[in-house]
Amino acid sequence: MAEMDGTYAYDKYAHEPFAVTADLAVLTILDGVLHVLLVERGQEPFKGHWALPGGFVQPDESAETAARRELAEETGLSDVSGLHLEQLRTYSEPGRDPRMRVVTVAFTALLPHPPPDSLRGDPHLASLEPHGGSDAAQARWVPYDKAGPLAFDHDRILADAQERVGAKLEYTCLATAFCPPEFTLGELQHVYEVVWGTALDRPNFRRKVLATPGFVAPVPGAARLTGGRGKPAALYRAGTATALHPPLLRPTPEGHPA
Amino acid sequence: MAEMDGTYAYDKYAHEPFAVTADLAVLTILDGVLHVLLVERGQEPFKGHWALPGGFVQPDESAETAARRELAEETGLSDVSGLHLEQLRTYSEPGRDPRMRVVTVAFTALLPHPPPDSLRGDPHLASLEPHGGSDAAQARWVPYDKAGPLAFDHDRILADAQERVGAKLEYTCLATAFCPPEFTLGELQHVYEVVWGTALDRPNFRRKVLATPGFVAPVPGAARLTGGRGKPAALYRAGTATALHPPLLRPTPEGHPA
DNA sequence: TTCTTTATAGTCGTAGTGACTATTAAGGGG
DNA sequence: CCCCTTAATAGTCACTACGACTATAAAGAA
Repeated sequence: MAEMDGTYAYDKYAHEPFAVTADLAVLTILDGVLHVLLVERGQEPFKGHWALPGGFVQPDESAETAARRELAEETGLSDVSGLHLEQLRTYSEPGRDPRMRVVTVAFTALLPHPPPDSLRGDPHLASLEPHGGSDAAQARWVPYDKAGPLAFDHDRILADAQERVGAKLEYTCLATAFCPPEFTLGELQHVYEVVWGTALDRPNFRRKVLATPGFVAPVPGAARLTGGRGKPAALYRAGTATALHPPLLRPTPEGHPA
Repeated sequence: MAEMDGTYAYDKYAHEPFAVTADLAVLTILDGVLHVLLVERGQEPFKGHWALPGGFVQPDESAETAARRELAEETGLSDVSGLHLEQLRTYSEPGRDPRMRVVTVAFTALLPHPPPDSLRGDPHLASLEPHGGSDAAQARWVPYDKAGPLAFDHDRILADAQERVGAKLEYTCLATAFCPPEFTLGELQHVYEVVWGTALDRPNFRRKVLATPGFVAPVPGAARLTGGRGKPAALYRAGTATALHPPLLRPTPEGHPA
């Protein structure tokens, strides 16, 4: 390990130091479409380009703590503690930032579409105020498909995040993290369809979800009436289970045997 | 993202710099038991303790490049380019290293048990020479279960690595990375049994592997004779497939419904 | 009303798998 | 040399899970 390299012990700054940042791919479903939270850069390099939110890891915090703090700062959400935040991977290629050596620990966060009241802030984040010092930046929800070329290697980070989330939907109960506290099975299915980009058979999806103990729990005596156009759907809450055994595999577009 | 923080742009060293290391959990199967490659620390802190191999990421290399280089240096293996190396996760909690702020990108590597000739070096790495400057260190294969308390937070990294590998065996063809170029289905099954710590039904395992196109490919006209005590087994090579659809789920120890 | 929309209920056939029981082909011990 | 052990391979059977359906229920819209 690093600590065994004698060079370091003798000269703490014999090695060029790295800047470490925590960047976030914050995903949500807005108007039935997968959206990602982006900020517009207010200074060079990539001034005027859109990028993933994030920021420096401070000396006294872990990358995850930094990610959570940056998320709260840049989105205006007040209660970020209950959010599902997951480390994606770390990007360390030289040259990622033209100015200096930056190592980025990327995280993925999932937000319910209509943010519940517990997460205060603009419900749709239509116009987020820039928050920081000399930077003039705006933050905005952007449809995943239209998240054009981003600054740095953020296109790749975003693609990795989407792929990871899609994969995790298969074998975890993560989909409920996209849903408000109470949701219908149709909404839950929509999460899968939007992230995977494929349609699912509704009765089969329903059967699978209900057959998985702890995936969802019915809300005691409620049905959703006024909103929908069809038959009112039963409301559910997220259950206690986290894993999905056996997994809910996405339909195989290519000729997979299964 | 980090680059948007005005503070940094005005004073490059306004933030305390981080040291970045790449550490490795190198796993293999030796004598039918899961082993991990450890090095003994030759200096404080944790002098005399065992730790995962690793080292500093140099200014001109990525964490993965550094991991590969360190692996080659510390194990004496010459051809490390074909090795399966996968980023595990990044550990960034303050206080991981009592001396300074160190962010570690951890990797997992899988090695075939009898290292093929293409990977030169001591076949069993029984006595690796320490390689670096002022450090007196030895490297050794240690059974996973006996990899006692390690230096720093390496116990957790190692546990994470084992868990990750176990999970990946379920839905990838990764198990062949533990096997020499030509192997029997019994050896492949043993990989699963050792990593998962459970016994598998041999006919069922065989059926599953052979039914998955591209998992393994038979060696043209060979059977292994002299070695085993029973009926000679057919030899296979790793196939071209990487994913396992549907997955090969480990037996559910607790009351999973599946 | 009738049509449309969505939720829910249920059916049927099949792939995949867990739990088995043979059978084959080697080596080792008497 | 025969028999026992060991391990690979072949095959069976039942049950689960799932894909592809059809049918019914309950709302709003035309």
